Order: sequence, then structure tokens, then C-alpha cells
Amino acid sequence: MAHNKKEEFSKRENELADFANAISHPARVAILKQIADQETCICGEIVEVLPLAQSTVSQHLKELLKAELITGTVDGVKSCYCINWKTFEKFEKTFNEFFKRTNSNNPKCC
Amino acid sequence: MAHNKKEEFSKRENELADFANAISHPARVAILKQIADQETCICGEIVEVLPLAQSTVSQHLKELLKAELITGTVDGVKSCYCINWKTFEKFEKTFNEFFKRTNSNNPKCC
DNA sequence: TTCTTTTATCGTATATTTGCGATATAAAAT
DNA sequence: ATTTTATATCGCAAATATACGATAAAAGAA
Repeated sequence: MAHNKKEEFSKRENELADFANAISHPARVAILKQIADQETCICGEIVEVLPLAQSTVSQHLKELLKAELITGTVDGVKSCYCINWKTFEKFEKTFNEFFKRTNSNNPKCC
Repeated sequence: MAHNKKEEFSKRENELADFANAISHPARVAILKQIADQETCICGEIVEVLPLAQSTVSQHLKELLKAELITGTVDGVKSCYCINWKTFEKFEKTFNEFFKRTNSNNPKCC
């Protein structure tokens, strides 16, 4: 962005936004599902399933790693990626705390 | 992006990604919280609370509207925005269906 | 050792997002 | 009728994200 205003928001707001950002691309959602459903955890097999180039998938995996949504281990030449459920749980907690349904049926509001 | 590959992913994957994308910026998270906690629903008051220019806030509100996370009604000169909880519920449902904890303690995986 | 396989990273092109000031628009106040 | 207030939109600049091919690096096979 022109100027990065992100530091001006709270840690919580940024945490939630960062998590959301990590799953804000269908490729990353697809990768997570693939791993979560135990279809595969091998990088190469994920690449085969997705309609993207190997280098692009690798980039998406890197972003998921950065967000700590997955963990990666090297097994010889191959790489194995697994879901980091802790992060998912943390997100759900933060999400629910954040958006308490206080406004569910607010009479004074539209 | 260079080429838009988003159509090559499933509707579900795109839905989830779109929702996540809508809350992938701390400003939008802050706006939602502000409204959800009934602090305000008047556009002008939201602008005052955020560290952003009025036009920028207006853009973020537009994105939240597009994602159907909020509804907007005009009240004279002012605009009132409210949470659309239905969309939140739909997201939670999609999210949970999508990431079933099948892999929670997968022995054969990292 | 040399070749192959697997994955990560680099460089680059293009698209999208973010942000702001200026302006438009429409209701309300004077 | 004019001015003020509130909000949306336009146009632009800068930052990020997305995608790919080429290449690097490192393990394994020949």
C-alpha cells in the first residue's frame, strides 16, 4: 500500500487479519484441504493436484508456513507438509472472542 | 495476478477464500468489531476511530458490503452499517465442514 | 562420478490492493 | 438560495500479491 498503516492497528486485529490473509486465496484453501483430509502431505503430489506451476505452489506453501498453518519436514528429496491444528484453534478462539454476537438483534440498529 | 486462475478452483474454495479476503485487513477487522460491539454504526464515527482517511474507510466499507459481511442503510445524510450475522454463520459452517479434524493425530504424518 | 528427481528460490511481468486528496452528490441547516 | 455536513466515488501513486520459467541445491539412482 502507499503507506503501511498496519502498525496502527491492534495486535489482535492484525493477528486475525494475518490468519485470514493466509487463507484468502483458493489455492491455499485447496492445499490445506488436501493436507487436512490426508490425501497427501508430499509437496509433489500437492503440485499435481493443483492447476498451478510448481514454483507457484511452493510460494503458497511458504506463505502457509509463515502463517504457521502448516509445518514442513524434509524427507530425503521430498518435503512433507502437515496441518498445524494449534493455529487453527487459536484462530477460532480469537475469531469468536472478537465477534461476540452482541449485536445479533440490536433494536436500535438497522 | 498474471493470469487469473481462480476459476480453476471449486466454488467452495473460492467462497472460503473470499470471506477470508474480506477480513484480511486489520482496518476491516476493526470496522467489524466496532459495529459488532455496538460502539457505532454511523459511518462518520467509524472514520473518527480509525487511523485512516475518510475515503479509505469508505473503500473498506464497500468491500465489506461486497462480501455481504455488513448491510448499509441511509439515514438522511448519514449512513448506518450493521453486521450481517448470516454471513458469519455461513462462513463458520463452511470453515468447519472444510477443515474436518481428520488429521488431528495422524500417525503416519509429520 | 554423472544423471535424475524433488523442491526452493530468483527474476520478472502483470494484476490487485491500499491509501490519499479532490471532487461529486445529496440531505440538512442557515 | 446558499452554505454546511456526511458520504461515496474518481484518479492517481506506491506497495503487494500472483504467476511463471529458469535456475540452484541437495538427495538418490545409475
